Amino acid sequence: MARGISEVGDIWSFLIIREAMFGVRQYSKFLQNTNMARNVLTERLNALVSRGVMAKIDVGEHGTRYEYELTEKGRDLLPVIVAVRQWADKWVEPEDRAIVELTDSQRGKPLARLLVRDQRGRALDIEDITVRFPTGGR
Amino acid sequence: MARGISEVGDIWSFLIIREAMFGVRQYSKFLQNTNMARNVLTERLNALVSRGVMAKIDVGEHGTRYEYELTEKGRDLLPVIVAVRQWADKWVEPEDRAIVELTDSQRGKPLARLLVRDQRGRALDIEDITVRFPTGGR
DNA sequence: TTATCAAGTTGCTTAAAGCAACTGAATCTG
DNA sequence: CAGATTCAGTTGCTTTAAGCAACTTGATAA
Repeated sequence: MARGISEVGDIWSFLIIREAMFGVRQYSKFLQNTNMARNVLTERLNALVSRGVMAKIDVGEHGTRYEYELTEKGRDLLPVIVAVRQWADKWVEPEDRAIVELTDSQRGKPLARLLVRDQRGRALDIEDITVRFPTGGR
Repeated sequence: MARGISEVGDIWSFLIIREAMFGVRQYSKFLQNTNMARNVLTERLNALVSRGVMAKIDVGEHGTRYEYELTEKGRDLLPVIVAVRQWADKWVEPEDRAIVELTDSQRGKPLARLLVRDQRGRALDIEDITVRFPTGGR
C-alpha cells in the first residue's frame, strides 16, 4: 500500500490524475488548472508515464504536439479519487475547496457514497475489519 | 479535493493514518512500523491533531505517556485507505508490497471491491461520470 | 518570414526531508 | 532507592526536492 500511494502519492501527481480523469489531456491545461511549476509537471508526467499510469501520445497537428491520457491502471484510480472527494466534501470547509459535483451522466444525480463492504454487500466500519498476515505476524 | 489530499496528503501522514486505522496508538510504534524520521513523525502527528484527524490522549500509566487515535474525521478515511490498498493489490508488483489482507471480522473473508456507484447502486466508470460546476464554468 | 504557442530545459533560491545525537521526565529493576 | 531504560520528543546539520523565472526549440498561424 505504501508503494501504492508512493506511485501516485504526492499532491501533484494526484492532481494530474484528477485532471486527466475529468478530461484534461495537454501539458498547458494541466499547468493552468493546477498551477504547479513547469519542471515539476514535466517530472511528474514522465514518472506517471514510466509507471504506466499515463500514456504520452504524439499528436502532430494544430499547434499541439503531445497529449497525455490515463491507462487502465490510471483509470482504476477512480475509486481513490472519489473517496478523497467525498471525504473532502464532508470534512473540508467549503470556502477552502472548489464547488464541483460529480454526477452520473445518465440521470445527473450525485454519486452514491462509497462504502466499504464485505462480500455479501454489508457495509463495514473499521471495527469490523481485521488485518491478516498470511505469511506470519509482523 | 486538493485541500482534502493536502490535509492527509503526503505519504507520511497517510501511513500514520493507515497504522492508526489498524491499531497503532503510540509514537514509538508509528516509528517502528513506518520507519520515518522522528522529527517528521512529530511534525505530522501535530499537524494531524491540529486538523482534527487525530487526537492526542494523555495516558499517565505503565511507561506510556501519550497515545494517538483517529477522530471520526480520521476514521472516515477508511474508504480512501481501502481504495488505495485495492489498487495496489491489483497494480503494484507483489515483491514491492507487504502481503497483508483486509478481511471482515465476522466471516474472515476479503472485503468486496470498492465500486463507484450511482444512487440506484449501478457501478459507474469514468465515462459515466460528469463533472458539474454549480456556480458556473471554469 | 515574423510572431506566437506548446512543451519543455536550465539554473538558481528557498523549503522540506533525512539522520544522528541530545534531553528530560517517567518507569522499571535489582 | 539508585541506576538503567523507555518514551516522546528537540536540535542542528546535511542532502534532496520544490518553486520560480528565464531561455530553447520546433510547429503552426497571420
